[in-house]
Amino acid sequence: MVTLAEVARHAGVSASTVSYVLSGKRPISGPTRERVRASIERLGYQPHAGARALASSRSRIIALMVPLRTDMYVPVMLEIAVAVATTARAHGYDVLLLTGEEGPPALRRVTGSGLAEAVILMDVQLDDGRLPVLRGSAPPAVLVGLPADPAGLNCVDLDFAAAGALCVDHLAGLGHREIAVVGGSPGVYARHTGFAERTLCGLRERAGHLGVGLLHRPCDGSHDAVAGVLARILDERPGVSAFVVQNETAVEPLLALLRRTGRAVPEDVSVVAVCPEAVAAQASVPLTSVAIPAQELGRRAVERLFARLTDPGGPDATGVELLAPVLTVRESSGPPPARPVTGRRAGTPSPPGA
Amino acid sequence: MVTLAEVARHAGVSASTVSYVLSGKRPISGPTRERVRASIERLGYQPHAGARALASSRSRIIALMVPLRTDMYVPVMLEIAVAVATTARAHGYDVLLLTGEEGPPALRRVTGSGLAEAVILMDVQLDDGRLPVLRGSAPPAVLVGLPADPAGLNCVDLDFAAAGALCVDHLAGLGHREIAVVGGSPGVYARHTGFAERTLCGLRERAGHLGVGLLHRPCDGSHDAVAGVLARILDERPGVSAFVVQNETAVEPLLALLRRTGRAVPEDVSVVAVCPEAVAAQASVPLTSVAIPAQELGRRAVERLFARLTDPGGPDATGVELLAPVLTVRESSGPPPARPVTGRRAGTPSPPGA
DNA sequence: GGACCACGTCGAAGCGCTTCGATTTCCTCG
DNA sequence: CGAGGAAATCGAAGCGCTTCGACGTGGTCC
Repeated sequence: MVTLAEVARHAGVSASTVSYVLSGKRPISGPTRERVRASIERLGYQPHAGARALASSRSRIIALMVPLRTDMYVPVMLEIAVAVATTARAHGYDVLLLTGEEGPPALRRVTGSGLAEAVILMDVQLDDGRLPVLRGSAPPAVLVGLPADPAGLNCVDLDFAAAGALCVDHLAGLGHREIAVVGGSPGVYARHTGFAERTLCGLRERAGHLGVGLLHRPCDGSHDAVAGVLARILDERPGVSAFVVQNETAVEPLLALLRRTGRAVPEDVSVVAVCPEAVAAQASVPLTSVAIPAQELGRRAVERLFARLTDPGGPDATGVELLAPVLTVRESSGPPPARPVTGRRAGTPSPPGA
Repeated sequence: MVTLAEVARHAGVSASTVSYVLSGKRPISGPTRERVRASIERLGYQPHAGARALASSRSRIIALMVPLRTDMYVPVMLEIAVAVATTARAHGYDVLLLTGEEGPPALRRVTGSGLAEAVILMDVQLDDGRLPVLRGSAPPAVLVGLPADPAGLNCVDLDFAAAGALCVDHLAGLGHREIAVVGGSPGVYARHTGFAERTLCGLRERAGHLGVGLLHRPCDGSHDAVAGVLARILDERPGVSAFVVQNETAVEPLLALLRRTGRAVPEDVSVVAVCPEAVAAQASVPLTSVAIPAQELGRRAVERLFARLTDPGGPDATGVELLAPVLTVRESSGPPPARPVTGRRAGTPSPPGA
């Protein structure tokens, strides 16, 4: 391994000079700088990360805690993670991957040992167990998500409440009076995952305002689960003419089931999703949807983190940033039918023979 | 920040004694050990990662390079990544997240700077640009995937060729004589991604042996793309009675389309998938499938890496490990119909009005 | 023309840890 | 009963880097 000292010797200067060429923290004359650069290149020198971290007490690493669970939003999670890594690299930082499983101790470990300078947390729950470690500003942190009490925390998220409201606005504007919400898996609600609850609040609040009926059902992503939930919804509220879906994996099953039971989208029922653009655009009926801007979330999280690392008093150094939701109208939403569709209309394939 | 020296002072011993208590590399008497442990606890001491890495020249970090692309197998990738992180932690290591985007320089950077001791690569292509950096054993590395020439490399993967053969065996055993393969997106093949090509080889080879017709078509995951591919397949080879799908996102669209065109699964056509268990089990028709053991792959990759770090001459320290594929029969495969189904049989919903 | 000030460079002192003798103490054995 | 050795501990020398004060050197100012 090539060391700073060897580069210095090769270039005929002192070690500190090489260091200053690298960091630019003191002026070095043009010729010297070039000579040093040449030696670095020539010897293939790479500064030792550990030594650097020790001497400067900055590791140039941030930790990213991703949920271990796989019951929700997997592609979104990966997309955020990749965006975080990419953005961090652009700032000269690397990213350490932590699984949610390890919980608060992992945060203490990586920050307490100086391994990571700061952390980004995903999949934040309303009353997250990791929050106490972060309150105040023990280790600098940014949450992707919004807990119940964000005081003293730095958070970025999509404004899911506004997203919910937007969906209701859109559908109510088209004339729908009864809306059903197909939510994430029950576990998501049981854990009080922020985004799910907030969407629901937004939906309910706006529906209440507009006098629109709203029925919410959590739902697993399996075809059978969707079938069950759909049947129950149609049974309880035959007047439902629109669905809001907040569950990527339930989208296709729902569309398939509606089709199979003779309900045309959007002529008979409208469907609006809260999901990534890619999912909405690729669905069997291109979906009117509120996008989940995964990449943007990852990017902003890192940027807020660096804003805070550089200037702890700056505007982005604390507080909550909610990205405004955008609803894109595609082909899955339209006015409700003149007369509600109450039952099946077209044939289905004959049941499997034995 | 609490240092080793402070712990030593607090416990009334020398710094080296504390270090030996921590590492266990020299015997320390019971009482002393306890006293030191108490001081560590009391002061909340955490060893400084950088200092440790510098002194021992071991960072206790491995790098994981995940593909940036999102055109394929996203949930599988995340699952592997999480398994890698979890397994590495069990060995006392942390995981650095690298995106494929940075390519070979990133590998040089993290290993050359001593940041990571070793690397794990995902999404390996047959002639991967990152391989030259790894040949021989410059930095210890394990690939999840299999390049064209694995000489001198350490690889783990599902035996996709065997998986392909297994699918053909199963279908041919049921009596099918014409099989269509719905593959990954065209980009996957254009990049010569190992697993896709290997599956295809396995399929072709076995089909050739058994005298079964095989038609392969790459396919994007969007509903429209699947519709196009399906139409072309049925047009070219009306005799096709079975499909092998190696594309998670194409599974539901395919099932929906078959249903819509009046082809019952498995009565009229059989479908076999190469995909994660969860996808197969949750599909609208539970799929006969060859599982992609994402977790197992991540786990084995890390274990091989540590085998190599501990004993460079050991059995797992080099070479290729291919996991045997397992085909699980579910409800989507059965004997072909007595007479081939050549066209649509049942009605579809009327086309959308303007 | 001597005092002063950048500018560019060097030397040395750590950063917090590991690790290798060296040292001390206490047994054990012939 | 003294030599030899094992067990337990200490001290010091780095690991490779950053950073601070010091030190020439040349130009500028009155």
